[in-house]
Amino acid sequence: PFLRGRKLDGAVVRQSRLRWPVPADLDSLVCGRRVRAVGRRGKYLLIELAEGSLILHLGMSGSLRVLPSATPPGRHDHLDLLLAGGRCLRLHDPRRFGSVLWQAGPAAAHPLLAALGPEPLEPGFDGGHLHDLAHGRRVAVKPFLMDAKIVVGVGNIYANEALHRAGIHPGRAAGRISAARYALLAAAVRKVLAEAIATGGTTLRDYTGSDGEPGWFRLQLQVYGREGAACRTCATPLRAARLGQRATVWCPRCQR
DNA sequence: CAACGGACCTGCCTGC
DNA sequence: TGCAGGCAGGTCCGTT
Repeated sequence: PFLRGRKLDGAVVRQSRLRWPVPADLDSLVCGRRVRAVGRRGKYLLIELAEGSLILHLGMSGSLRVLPSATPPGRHDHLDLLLAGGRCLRLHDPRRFGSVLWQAGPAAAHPLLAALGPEPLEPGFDGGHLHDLAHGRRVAVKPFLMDAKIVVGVGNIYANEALHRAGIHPGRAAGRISAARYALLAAAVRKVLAEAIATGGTTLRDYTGSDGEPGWFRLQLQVYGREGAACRTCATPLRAARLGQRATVWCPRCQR
């Protein structure tokens, strides 16, 4: 809401080597243009200007803050979008897995957004969708669920949690799960995400919301980060392994 | 086509 | 105390 309707006076790029190079002419691209709308698609943030769009991704470690433009930049403060009136939107990203891209015209035309699956909290995502796309797939269901072409927004933590709630083993082949169980999984994904959003997200170390407050969903995690501990449902020790290079935790009794 | 590993980075923790 | 190694919230891309 802070950005909508505001005019940009330009951009200051201090580090252009993010996941992809920040456009060299970003300053002139945004200068003098007004923010028409701010949106989101998957984990991409969309700042729609007249005649073009900024597409931002925070990666694993990125954050945005509104500050007076005169605030001295700290380490890893890679970029400022200058707002008319003396403030700026500052991107901080220690790991530099984030990105800042420009798309002429509407953001939806960008190739990175074109092939994304449905939003998990909107119509178009349900058990039937998952069951259809899983047909014939031998990939494990957890990486399948984390594939943005299948559904966006399900990262490692929430994939682990949703599979536990749905009683599905994370290593089960995606194509060997019934439509009924996919209906349970889709419902679990929606529920986990809705609850996490309601509690401000999952703070592991330093994540905070835009209000500076941590999120409290960590207190409700059933499996993520609990390997070896007792399943909160059946007390069986939780097991862990790496699946698709990601930490995976499950209950060998509750999840089949 | 599907599946997999590698790549992009820094910071923090553990264990030697 | 220092240092190497492994791991972390993401996700694209090239190679099999």
